[in-house]
Amino acid sequence: MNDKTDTRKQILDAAMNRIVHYGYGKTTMSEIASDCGMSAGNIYRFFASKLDIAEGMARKFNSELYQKYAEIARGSESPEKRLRNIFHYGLNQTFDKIEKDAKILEVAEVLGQERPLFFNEGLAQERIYLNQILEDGVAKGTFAPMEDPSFVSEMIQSALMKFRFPQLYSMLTLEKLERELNGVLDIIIAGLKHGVEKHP
Amino acid sequence: MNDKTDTRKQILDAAMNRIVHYGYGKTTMSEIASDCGMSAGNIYRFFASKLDIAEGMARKFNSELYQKYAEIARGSESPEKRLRNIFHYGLNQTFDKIEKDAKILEVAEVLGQERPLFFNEGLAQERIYLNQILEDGVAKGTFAPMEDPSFVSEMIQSALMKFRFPQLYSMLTLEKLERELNGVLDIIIAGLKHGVEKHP
DNA sequence: AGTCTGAATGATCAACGAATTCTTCAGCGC
DNA sequence: GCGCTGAAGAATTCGTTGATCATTCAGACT
Repeated sequence: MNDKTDTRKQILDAAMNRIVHYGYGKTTMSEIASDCGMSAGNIYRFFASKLDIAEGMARKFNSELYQKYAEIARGSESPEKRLRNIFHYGLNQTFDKIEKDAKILEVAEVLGQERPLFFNEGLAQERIYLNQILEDGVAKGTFAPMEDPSFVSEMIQSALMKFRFPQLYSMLTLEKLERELNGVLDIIIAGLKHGVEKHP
Repeated sequence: MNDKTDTRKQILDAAMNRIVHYGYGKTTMSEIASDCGMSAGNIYRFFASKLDIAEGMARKFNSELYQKYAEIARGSESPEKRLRNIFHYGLNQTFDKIEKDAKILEVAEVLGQERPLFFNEGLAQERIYLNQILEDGVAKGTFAPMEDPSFVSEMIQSALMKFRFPQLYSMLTLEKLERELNGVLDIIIAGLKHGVEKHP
């Protein structure tokens, strides 16, 4: 079983190396296979399709992100700070990744197109950490009590959507983006601190 | 001069009729011209390019929107309500337009691609009305004083970006969208009421 | 002179066969 | 039996070619 996992990892690594250099479309299964010293057909014993390799790449990136999110969420900083840190960390990671390997954008595009649900999965995972922070903030008295922290997390994600899609912000510098992210977070945190009245 | 304006309007109307039915790509300059009883070449005395016809369509849509925004902004409702109304009105108008003439999305896509600055123009215009409402709200004491209302307007636009691009929400119902818009507005308005502390 | 046309031009697009690529699977070697 | 290959099949992309279209402009018409 460990053998199988290793091979999977090997394929994923080989694929990543090619894809960050040549792009998803220009990388063929045969090339990945020969990099791994195997036949193209054999890849299909580890990945159901080429798309699943792309998804595997994204999943790896996300799981590293979530690990850090978990760390931030249960950290000792103020809830406000933790909220900021999560979104700043995500923005920075994404921005750096794209700056370093521009071709990775193609993977994001293909996944957004062909696996629209995958994206929601990530949002749901992120919401777990946001919920933790919100609930902790309420318990500590930093944030005003709220009816449904899960819904508030969703609204926060909605308000910060702009900072999630490189296609939406690719023409801006990281500096400008972070300033803008802080501006929106200022408003959100002010709202959370003093209590959100539901629209009648 | 009025003659020239009339012909322009005639061309724009003919173009709109064709484009909402067949789409931007499938509508040819010759078709528009023959609908107007003129040659294709003659259109170029009124529009510099086909893209400018698309821009003309969008500009017409926007100017109707802005007229309503101005009306809302200087209305007698509470600043909070006026803020909500502007974004709800914009969302509804856009949603209805797309539901009625799905082909109009192609125009939006082409413009976003080929005339990226045009969008900013619209945002800047909208911000004028947002500024009015914010300043009025501060004057009336509904909103806490703020250092730079213009920057706050920008941040509000940023937080509500998701509700501006049909491509981002096309799979959601109007009902769900409005509920979500209200949820984000709840947070924003809470923040505005109680004062936004700038991130250190 | 000022308007407009329609042909000319270059760019873009559609069609379609060829080539490449993804995916499957019968069978080979262990 | 298990793991893998490499060829076959299906799907997609590619490249070419012909057609269509946006755009220009010389000249006709008023």
